[in-house]
Amino acid sequence: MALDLSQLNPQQRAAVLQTEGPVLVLAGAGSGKTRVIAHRVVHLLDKGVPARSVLAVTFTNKAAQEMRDRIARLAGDRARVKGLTVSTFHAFGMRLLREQHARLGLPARFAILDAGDQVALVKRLLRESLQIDDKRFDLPRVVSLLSRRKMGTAPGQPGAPDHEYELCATELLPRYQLGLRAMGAVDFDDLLLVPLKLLRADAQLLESYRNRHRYLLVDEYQDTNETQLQLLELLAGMRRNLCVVGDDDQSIYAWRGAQVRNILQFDKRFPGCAEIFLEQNYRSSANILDAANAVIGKNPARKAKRLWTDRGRGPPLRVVCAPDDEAEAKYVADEIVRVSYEEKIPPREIAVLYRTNAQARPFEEALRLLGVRYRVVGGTSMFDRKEVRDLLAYLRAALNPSDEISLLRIVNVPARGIGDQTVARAQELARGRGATVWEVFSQGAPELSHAAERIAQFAQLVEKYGQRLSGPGFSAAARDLVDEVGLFDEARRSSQSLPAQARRIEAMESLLRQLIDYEKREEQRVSDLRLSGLGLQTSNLSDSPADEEFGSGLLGYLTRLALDSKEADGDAGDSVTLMTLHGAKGLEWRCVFLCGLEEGLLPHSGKGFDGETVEGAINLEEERRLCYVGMTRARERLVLTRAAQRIRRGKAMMRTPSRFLEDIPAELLDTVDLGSPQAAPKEVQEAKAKNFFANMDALLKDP
DNA sequence: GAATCACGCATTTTT
DNA sequence: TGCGTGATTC
Repeated sequence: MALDLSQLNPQQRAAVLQTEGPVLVLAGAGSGKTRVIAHRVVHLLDKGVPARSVLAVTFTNKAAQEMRDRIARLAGDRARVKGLTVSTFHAFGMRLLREQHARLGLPARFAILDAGDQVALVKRLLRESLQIDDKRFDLPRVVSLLSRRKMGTAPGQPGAPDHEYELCATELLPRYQLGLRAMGAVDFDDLLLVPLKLLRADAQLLESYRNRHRYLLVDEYQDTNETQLQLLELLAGMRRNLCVVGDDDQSIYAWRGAQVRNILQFDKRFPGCAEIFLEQNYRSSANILDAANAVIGKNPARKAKRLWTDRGRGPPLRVVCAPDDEAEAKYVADEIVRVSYEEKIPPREIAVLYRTNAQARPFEEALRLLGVRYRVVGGTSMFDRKEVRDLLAYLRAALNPSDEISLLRIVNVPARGIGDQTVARAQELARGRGATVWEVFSQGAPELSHAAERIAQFAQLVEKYGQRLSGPGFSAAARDLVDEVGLFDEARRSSQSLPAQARRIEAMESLLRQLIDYEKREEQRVSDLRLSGLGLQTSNLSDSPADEEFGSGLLGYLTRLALDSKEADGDAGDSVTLMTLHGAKGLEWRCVFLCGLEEGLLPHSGKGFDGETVEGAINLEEERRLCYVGMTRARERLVLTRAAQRIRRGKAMMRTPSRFLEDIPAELLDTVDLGSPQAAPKEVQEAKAKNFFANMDALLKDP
């Protein structure tokens, strides 16, 4: 019954056994981090720590779910892990807010604004409250500035080149906060900030949280921001039972407020902490590790780790220079076919990684041409599409009409004769009456003359579906809504091309399917619970965060969606993965293609990427870490590619090789230059020739 | 108030 | 390349 720790290496074991006081575990890539965390939690349980005293925090819901699974599997007995809290920072904050909503003046079911909603709100405030043309500002940038202000990490700097943005943020911030309040909503930052404030202000509440969560565990600690650090400090209190696990070399979210210094200076904040290095790597071949070490070794401020492995050297890394981006993609696609035939590496064990989503396209085309199954992860997700956002806005507005962002988004979609003028007048009226826009809509307003009738109809529609969507059968109701409102017709009408039309309809269909799926699974969970209540073993060993956390029904779905935009990545069978380097953190494949190793791209140079990188304009250290993360995803084969020339907006631009390539010792590399024909593999030469003649033909036919 | 067309724009990473 | 936005016209 006792946990078997003999399978762990000495450092891993130390990380498991050091249960008291602050502990910093520096877990290099592939060093068995998740394993250690799971063992540590189960070890705590073995020692008699009640499950409900353990709080483990992650950044993503996926990571939380994985951790739950690992712990449950290791603990073996489901009853033992009952009461354990494994949650994201944001979900944790949300739970606290739910508990305390009344004293904060928040409705019990407050809305959570996602990035798109934030932009919409800022846009509205700019126009209506400040009378500023919203085109003058890059709205996402304004939103991120507001976020930094809220977090207290961006003091206004007069005289800075973006002074107008600073001014804008200063004017906007109080109005933005009021706007949130008025809607009974919070944004992502509030999910952390408000709990922090509350715990600071209420000693009793703080005490109860400290008593409940006696053992704290944080994964991916290098990604924490200032607020999260303060929250952890507060919760840890004098007990200081805080174990953080992370890797400063994999800190790639500084642009989002993460502070590497949290992990670098952990010992300053928590003096006397234990520091444990996990450096044995169980993932990659020695060649890959040596190369990755060489790249990351150039970073000045870091907790120097030297990953090692007792596995073999493996094949050398390949560095490929293609004449242009198309050839790069073609080479990668050819290699994928070859590797899956000759080395029997299945597509699911192969990944193509790149810096920016825009790079995905050529790879998609090349793979499609060869009939290779692939899936593109990330990029503009289905939930960023206009029509899906419209549909979601319908659902949200119906459930909660005081969600003004959603309500106003759909009030005239599809066009139903309630234009900007009418909406503006309704808002005016609302302000005059001291009421909300929804109240004006639903109570009727003769002042709105000819539009009054239309508005009454719209309000009726919202009310009707508000009823139907808030109970069981909501997925069917959503479909009816789409039909009744005519969203499909709208998509058909407003698309200029047939494929665009198909994409829009498909996107909405897929959301509807997800809803059906979700409702089914929820029914399943409910009956599972009933079974387990009768003492029957159920299929699912680990509980997913249950309804009490997110709410049930459609509201639960929408809440989950707000906190986890990449719901179900639908594991589409055996296919090659295409994703950005950011998306790849925490994953691994037998064979990895790391593409676009060029100055301006990796390291990325921000605007334009026109070759020469302006030092200081980018965070070179973070770009280096990004490269390191990419390299360490590979188990057996790592191929680094670049293009000598890239077509961008119709113009060809010469590219220089990434400085990171220079840092890798030549003896680890096998260099291929597709630009010089002698060096190119025969198949590639033939393909290039074919491509050349095809282009000639096209030119001759259509001069 | 709605539909159509044309222009012009901008492309990093997202819990 | 595609998209969104704006001006124009009905």
